[in-house]
Amino acid sequence: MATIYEVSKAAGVSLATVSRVMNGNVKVSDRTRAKVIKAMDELGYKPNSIAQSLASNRSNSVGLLVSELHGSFFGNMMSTVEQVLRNAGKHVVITAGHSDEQKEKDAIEFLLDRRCDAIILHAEAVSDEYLLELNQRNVEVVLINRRIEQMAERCFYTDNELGGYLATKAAIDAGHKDIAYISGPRFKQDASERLAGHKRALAEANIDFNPQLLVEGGFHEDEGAQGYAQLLATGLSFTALVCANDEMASGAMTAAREGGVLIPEQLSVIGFDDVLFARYLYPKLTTIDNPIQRMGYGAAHWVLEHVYKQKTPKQHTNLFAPKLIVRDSLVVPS
Amino acid sequence: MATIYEVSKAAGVSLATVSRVMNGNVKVSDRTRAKVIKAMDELGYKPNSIAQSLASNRSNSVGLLVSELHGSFFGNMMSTVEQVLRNAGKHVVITAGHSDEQKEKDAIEFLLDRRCDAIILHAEAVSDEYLLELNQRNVEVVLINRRIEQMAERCFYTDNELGGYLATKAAIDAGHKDIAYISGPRFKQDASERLAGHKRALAEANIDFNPQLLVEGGFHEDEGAQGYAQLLATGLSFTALVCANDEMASGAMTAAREGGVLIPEQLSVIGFDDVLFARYLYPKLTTIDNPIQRMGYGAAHWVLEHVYKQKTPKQHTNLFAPKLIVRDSLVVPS
DNA sequence: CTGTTAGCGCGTTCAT
DNA sequence: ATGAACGCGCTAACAG
Repeated sequence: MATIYEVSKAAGVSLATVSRVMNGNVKVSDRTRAKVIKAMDELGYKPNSIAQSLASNRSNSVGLLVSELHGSFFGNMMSTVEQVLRNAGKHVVITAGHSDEQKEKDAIEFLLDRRCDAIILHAEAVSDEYLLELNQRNVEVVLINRRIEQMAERCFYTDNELGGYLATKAAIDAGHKDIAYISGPRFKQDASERLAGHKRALAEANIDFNPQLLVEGGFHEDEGAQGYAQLLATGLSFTALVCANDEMASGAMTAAREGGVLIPEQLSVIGFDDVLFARYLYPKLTTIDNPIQRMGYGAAHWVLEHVYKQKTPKQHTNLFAPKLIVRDSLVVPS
Repeated sequence: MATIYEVSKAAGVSLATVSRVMNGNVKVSDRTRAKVIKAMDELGYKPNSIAQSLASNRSNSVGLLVSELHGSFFGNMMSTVEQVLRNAGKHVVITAGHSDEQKEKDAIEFLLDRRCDAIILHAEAVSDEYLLELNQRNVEVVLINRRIEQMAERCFYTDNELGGYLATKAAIDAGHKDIAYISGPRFKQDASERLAGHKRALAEANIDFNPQLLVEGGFHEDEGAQGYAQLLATGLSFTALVCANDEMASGAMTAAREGGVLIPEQLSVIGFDDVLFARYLYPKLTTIDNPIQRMGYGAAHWVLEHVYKQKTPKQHTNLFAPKLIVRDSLVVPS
């Protein structure tokens, strides 16, 4: 691997000059620039990004924390973030936090140890205080799917309450009155907000909220199935089931079908997130679009603009509105 | 951020000694070690990994190339690779190649520029020659889901031919005789091997291979739907449809159902890969387990052992056998 | 076992 | 506009 030094010799100029043409900030005469560039490709010179980082105190890498690397939910976001940042020559280091407080902290420390210039976090388990403290330690943090008042401009999130509202309202508008709800873990902000939206829609339609028609799951498919079983065990009847995410909706549908109920004829189901497989389900799932990939886009551009001082044409919103995706799993009750 | 120098002063020892206790290779007396460690946590010292990399000529990062960051296929593999490597203190830089030759090359160059100590590739579009050349340039390459004879020990792959064989054989064993096949893009090694397995199973059962019952898709859901339409257009009847991956199986099932055919009663469907959503489908998809995450495990450990010289207890196989996963989408023909 | 001394490859003053 | 020199934080000989 050729170094800057060899290039400088080959071009008959100084080290500093080579560095200048590379970075392009400072003026270099056209003639010398040409000589240097010629020398560079003759030698097949590639800058050593490690040395650059050490000298400039910039690693040109940004950390990304997601809950899981697999699963449909994060795919698009990771994809978007990677694309945006790599086009800008930055690289993204991805870690998984597994929705566990200690693991999330470990992952964040890991990212920081690697001297990431910024970190984009989908953190579910760590506290607001921890995040605020990071922010005050002046590490460049960006939050996805979470809002903390004191660092609002660094947060990119959706209106989960509205999403929950829209889901249940869709059921109500279709004529349903007995609506069950499978929630996500209540300690997670998004789950509790979605539930709040559900209740608001009910209230607005003068439908009493029946605690028995509410069960709590962990956002996974099997918990959707278990949740359905619990609901069934109450002996209460319901014609619609809204779930706090698509995974649980899928599990619930499977469980219901195995119990002999026809979907959507006997039971309408509504999900949340619109993950990829939502349209692969049978019936195709009516759900709420959770614009997670747009949040990723916003977060990545925020980093480009504020950390790397690049001018991005996009003015960004921090709040992304969810919307209803109409498919086949919701019909009027029979 | 405290540096090694400040630690050495605080502990009253030399720079080198501090470095030694950090790396632990060389002997240091217990007393001095204690002093150093004490100084380290008093100062909250964290090694600067960039500087370490520059000095040691090791970035402690390994690159990972996948076709897509989203989608079910790579999730588990990424997850496995990240976990194994992070536990070893290495970090993984993930890039997407989008099954495009130029993009794959760009991504690989990018990884190399970042001075990755090794790269793990799921490369679909670049040629064997390109990969071999990389290998000879003595960059540490590991291949997933691909086999190149001259660098076989660096390849982790499944027996796609066997997988294709098992899929079709399952249909035959269930009593099917008219079996259609939706292939993946033939230029991809795995797709053509799976097809070969399909043909072998047919031949073994003395069923003539009918070219009209073969269509080629691109591994995506919509191409499964289109493939089904093409098959329908031939006017030929078939009672089983085997697809080269689960995505296309899903698309085909949806298309068939929209055309009024009952699955599996009137048409059995078999997939390939056993991606997560395969069990979310209705009916639950009978498919072939493609042990992609075990390949990732193997690849990551290979890197640990051969690049980082860590002893891994696991002896590894390079070949991972596929197997049939029996679910509900395959039944005896009526 | 420990300290001294060179670099690693590059960015960045400060002169010229 | 260009060159010389120093330093980023750490590892790795080489002495002792």
